[in-house]
Amino acid sequence: MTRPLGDLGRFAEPSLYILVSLSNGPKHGYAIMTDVEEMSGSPLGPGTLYGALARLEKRGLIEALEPEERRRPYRLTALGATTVEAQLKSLQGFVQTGLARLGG
Amino acid sequence: MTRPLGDLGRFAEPSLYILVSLSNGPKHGYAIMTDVEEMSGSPLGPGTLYGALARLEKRGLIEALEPEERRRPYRLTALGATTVEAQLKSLQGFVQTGLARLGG
DNA sequence: GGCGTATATATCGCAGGACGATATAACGAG
DNA sequence: CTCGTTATATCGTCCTGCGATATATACGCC
Repeated sequence: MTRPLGDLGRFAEPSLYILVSLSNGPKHGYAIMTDVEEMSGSPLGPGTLYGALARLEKRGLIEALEPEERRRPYRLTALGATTVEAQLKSLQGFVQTGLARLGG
Repeated sequence: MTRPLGDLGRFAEPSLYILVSLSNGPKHGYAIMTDVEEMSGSPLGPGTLYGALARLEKRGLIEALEPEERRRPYRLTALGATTVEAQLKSLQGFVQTGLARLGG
């Protein structure tokens, strides 16, 4: 491994990416996979996805909808929505602070 | 556990917080601890801090300076600086996408 | 019809990080 | 002299990331 640049360990916080992906509206697993991959640029494997999905549901941040054909869609809960928003705003402040420090 | 709000698992990417903290200029461990705690709002324990510090140094993102008294300061390397910047910009795009999705 | 690729979900297992707990020590305030 | 703060270091556990793997359907192509 040890990718050339822009790599901090192995974490890219998949859970948050998944939540943001669901902010758009309900999606099933595979759609989340491709969506996140587009957003982040790096692939999101099934191991990461379905693991995170199960955890997020267990914590009440997302909930499963009725399966359509072979698809099992998920939707953000109210708690999930507040959480994403809080996380993103916190992250926004952090990013601004960081960029300001680099610039100044 | 199960903190009230705004909590995704246990990860808040301490490494990135540490790198941003060092973007300001060199700091020793304890100063980073308090700085990150101020930035993020949640405490950064010594286990997390010194573990991450060792890893970051091993990866060449930070380097140790000469100890002053009891303090062991660290400084960003060139690679570290590029990495923070890349990470922050990537994060910025992600945050903007996310907030746009919440708003729209 | 057979084949590969895309869609779609699920599980296992290892590696590695997060983080609380704990230990140690010097220093200043009271 | 005792308590809280500053300061660093290590151990152990739990959890997460994530690649690998398995399974099944549908679609286009030759």
